[in-house]
Amino acid sequence: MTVEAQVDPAAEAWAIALEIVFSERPPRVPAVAAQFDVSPMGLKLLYSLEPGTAASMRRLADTLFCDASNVTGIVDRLEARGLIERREDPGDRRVKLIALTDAGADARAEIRRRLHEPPAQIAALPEADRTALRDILLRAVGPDRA
Amino acid sequence: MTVEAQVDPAAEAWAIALEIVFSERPPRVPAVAAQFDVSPMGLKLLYSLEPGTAASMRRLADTLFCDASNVTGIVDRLEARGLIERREDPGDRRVKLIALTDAGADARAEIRRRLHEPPAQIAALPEADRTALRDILLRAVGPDRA
DNA sequence: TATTGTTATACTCTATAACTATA
DNA sequence: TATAGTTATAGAGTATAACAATA
Repeated sequence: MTVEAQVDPAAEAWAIALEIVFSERPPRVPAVAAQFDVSPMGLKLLYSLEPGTAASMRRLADTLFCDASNVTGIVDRLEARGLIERREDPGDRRVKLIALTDAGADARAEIRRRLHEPPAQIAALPEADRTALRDILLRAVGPDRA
Repeated sequence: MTVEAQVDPAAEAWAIALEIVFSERPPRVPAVAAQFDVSPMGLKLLYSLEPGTAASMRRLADTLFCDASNVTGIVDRLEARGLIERREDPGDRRVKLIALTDAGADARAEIRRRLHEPPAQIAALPEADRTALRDILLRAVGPDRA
């Protein structure tokens, strides 16, 4: 798979990043999902949900960009695995709040560690390039997201 | 979604890149797949198959990292859409070679353009950062992949 | 009336295993 | 015997629509 010349250096950069992602064997996200015996969407939910916080099903549907009816099934399976729990919202009895269990928080930490592992090509870059890459991406998301 | 401090700057960089990908609304790959009315795997097949070349079903299964039985269905649907065609391999009558049609090559070019579009946070970086990002990633994949 | 979450349903995608045809 | 591709089948994931409870 080769990358065509691009006018915008950012497009060329993103093309190379995609090539790196597509070249991983096995593909990262399905592999980590299988490792923890959760679906890709279940993995994204665990990845996103912060320990010590709780989110409504509706908000999870927005985060996962999927239909609310689907969140029921995703949460059902993660709850059956003991990774999350449903709680009542004292302020609105329609709402169910989802929170990580202790086991879920442990799983989340390991999931994040695995997904943050840079691919071999990135990890092999010299120190100067790796720090420059980090600094550029930090500027891209802004100082508040660091 | 915040990013924890990482020891390795490359891991920190990859975490931010993942945050950028996860923050895209709608998620890029499903959105582009829907735009062309193909499955995510069909999209990856079109993305990968180079115009003027042909690949066996077996090789496509390796590229897509899925079971060979699944390739039959993926190829069936893309063929029905007129984007690819099955050809016979003169050297081995068991093998079927898959190649892009003209329409498929057009779709591929547009698919690649759409998938290579950098996310807003990357596109908004100053010129110096965008070229530095490209140069670092070019070094990561090596001069032969440019 | 509108919203949250659930259920019922149908459709797509996927892997496993068995099969055919070639090698 | 082994390999390429297909078919049969079942399981998992998804969206749409209809529903109950609550606001």
